[in-house]
Amino acid sequence: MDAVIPQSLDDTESCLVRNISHYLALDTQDLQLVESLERDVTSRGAGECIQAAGKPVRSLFALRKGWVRASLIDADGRRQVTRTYMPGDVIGLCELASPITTVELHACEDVELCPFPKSALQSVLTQSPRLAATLLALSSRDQIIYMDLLRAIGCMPAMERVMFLLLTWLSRVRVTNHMEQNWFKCCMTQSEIGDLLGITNVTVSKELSALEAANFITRERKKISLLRIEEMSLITRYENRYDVFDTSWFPEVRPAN
Amino acid sequence: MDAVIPQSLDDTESCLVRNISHYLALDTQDLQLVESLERDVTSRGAGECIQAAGKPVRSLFALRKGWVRASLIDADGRRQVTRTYMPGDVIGLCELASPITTVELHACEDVELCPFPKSALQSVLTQSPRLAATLLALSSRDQIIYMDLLRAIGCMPAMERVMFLLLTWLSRVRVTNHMEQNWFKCCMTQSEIGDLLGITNVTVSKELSALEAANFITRERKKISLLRIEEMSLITRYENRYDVFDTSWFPEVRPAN
DNA sequence: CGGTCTGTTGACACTAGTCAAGTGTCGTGG
DNA sequence: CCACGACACTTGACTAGTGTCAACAGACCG
Repeated sequence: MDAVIPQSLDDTESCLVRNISHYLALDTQDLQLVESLERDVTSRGAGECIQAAGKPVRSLFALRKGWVRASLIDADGRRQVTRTYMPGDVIGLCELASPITTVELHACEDVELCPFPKSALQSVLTQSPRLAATLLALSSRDQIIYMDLLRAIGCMPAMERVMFLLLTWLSRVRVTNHMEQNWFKCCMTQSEIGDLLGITNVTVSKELSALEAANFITRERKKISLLRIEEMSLITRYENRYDVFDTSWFPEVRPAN
Repeated sequence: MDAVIPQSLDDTESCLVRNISHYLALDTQDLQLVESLERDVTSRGAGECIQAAGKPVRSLFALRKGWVRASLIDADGRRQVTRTYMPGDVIGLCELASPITTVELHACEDVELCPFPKSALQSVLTQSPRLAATLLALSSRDQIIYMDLLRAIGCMPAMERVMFLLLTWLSRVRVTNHMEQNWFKCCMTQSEIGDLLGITNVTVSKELSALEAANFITRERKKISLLRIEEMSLITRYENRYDVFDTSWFPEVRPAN
């Protein structure tokens, strides 16, 4: 099953469940397993550090509300933002193989997240092969997302990088909101965007202004609207990684065990 | 268990087993499962295409011999090499969530690889939670590797990028060879290295010559030796991702099932 | 031995970085 | 309600690191 399985689910339920259900039907036992990961909730204010790098403390998070950014920091202050997480994402699949934290996490705005220990994955792995496959698939898609960013930074001039990022954010926002909006609220400063795209804040400012002048986008406050999505997708050869999810290789539902 | 578990294993056995055993003790049943993934072997000559992008054909590979490179290709010829694989690596964990291939794979030299279908993962997921955890951990480390490359391309000037790549390759070669050698045979052309680091072949040539002139490296034919590893690691803030592997959260060995 | 591919080197162009001054926005407190 | 300060963003002038182009040298293969 490559296609998206759209489902209208109760808004009050777990954000992680909603995200996974977007791609996969969950049975009762799986539902309980996923929900058990979201038992605890903590919140952080805009700009707060959620996780520092190099610390042994180890928790994964399910993101419930707000944007989170992940970054690698150099001793001499150079910073590479590697990722933005949005509601429904599992934060920390990249940390599983490492005994200490490798990335820093910051709240881009007021956020709510559900921490759970690495060891909570044990019950998932032993009790639900399908959820284990889902985790593998999520981690797999994360890899593709990093590769897309690599292509942007490695191959594109500044303006295309900015276009690429706008398209990426819009695609991701549409997954959460289940609607075909053409705008989103940008929660990152231009300096942070620059650190994500390998350019400076000055260049980000100039390119955004140029995109606005060329009628590719409009801006008001933090809201960015994309006016010519098709055209921008062609220019950057953008591929939406969120609209397909191959589950054909997943184990059967509830094998005898 | 963070530490590497060095083990001297029979050279004739599965390369994948050897790689995994580097980090994790496998019981008989797990061994058989892993070995079953390496039942088939195919070989490709230097430069041959192993997998094209955008095709529905779907196989993962265990790499047995030689280097393989993965790349994303633009319609207009721009190319981003995203990864080099070396013997013992599982190729294709990034493709699990996608119904069609996203990256191209090429043999950097004569290679041997063991293809297995995605569906072969079903038995791993249902029969061995520990191996499932291992796959997750491998995918997790892959993510870190992409992030490191992102940091290199996004934050470093050309010379540091080259240093970073040399250190990365050396670390990886040392895993396979179980020895503290300070050199490796470079199987990629300078154009390919450029496409990996987001610079041109001309710049790669100039930076390598400069590194040699500054006595950081020596070159003879395809062999590159690193003379001042510590110094280069400091300059690039290099972290070896191959010498730790956190298995503390793995499920117990052979749970009753 | 000749053709092809890879790597080297220099001249020049250009994108994006750096620096700096100025404007706009937001939150706080008087 | 307004004044102030902090921070984000804008804009221009100048600089510098890489890219581009091109000619050439060296390695490899048939």
